[in-house]
Amino acid sequence: MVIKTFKALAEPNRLRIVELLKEKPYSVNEFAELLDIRQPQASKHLKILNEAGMVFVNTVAQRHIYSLNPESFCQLDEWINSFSTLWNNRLDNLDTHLRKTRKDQDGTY
Amino acid sequence: MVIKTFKALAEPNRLRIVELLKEKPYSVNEFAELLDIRQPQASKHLKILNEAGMVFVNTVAQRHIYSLNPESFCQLDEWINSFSTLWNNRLDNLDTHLRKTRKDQDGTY
DNA sequence: ATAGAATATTCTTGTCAAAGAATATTCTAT
DNA sequence: ATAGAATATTCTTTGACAAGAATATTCTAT
Repeated sequence: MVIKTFKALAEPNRLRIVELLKEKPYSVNEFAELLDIRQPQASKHLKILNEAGMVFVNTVAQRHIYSLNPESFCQLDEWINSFSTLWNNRLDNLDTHLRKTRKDQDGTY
Repeated sequence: MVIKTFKALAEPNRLRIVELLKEKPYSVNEFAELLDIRQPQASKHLKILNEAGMVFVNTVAQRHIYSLNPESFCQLDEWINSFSTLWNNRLDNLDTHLRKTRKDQDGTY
């Protein structure tokens, strides 16, 4: 169900959150500050990322520290690798395919 | 601008289109049939995928044959690989981290 | 030139999701 | 126990986008 991951990443604040988490974990309020949004929105976005399995929580006192969940990135990597024939093995096949269909075209290619 | 790619893939029909294109190129009407949607929606979805740079058109007579654009998948692959330290180099660090924080989680792990 | 095939565009409607605002919950000090 | 800090939830409003419906455009045969 990789589409849940795409939906989670299709929002600017959440994409930013994920990229910030590449450096280190952050708390909810830290995200609110870094993204210049209010705390409730930060909570909501983190909840969505959490439900998408991209993030997990680490409770320290009242603070909820969020970190990246490698698992979901693994799956995403696998999904993309299922397309890897596009730019690896079949680069020649693609070329021949284009060459083959070129004659069917009106010269705009 | 990888977020445009995520937005494009965050819709079930478009995700399906991309996965169908993994096999071979298709025309607009073929997508409409395969996805059981009407032709205009197929056109619109393909337009969005095209504007996101994930797909390119090959005009054959009146038919518009759509194929995957490897470039965008390359970029997506690069984006994900920028997170690769998550599941490669630091697998041991992650393991000890999880071991340390496991008691704070809700048991779904 | 005309008809038909294939695709694209426009406009409207309905739905879902993000933001705002207020409040609730949870935890920790004292 | 209580106050305050940190986070979560609820409700409403707003905006974006997908679907529907109708029509327009483009191209190809004849």
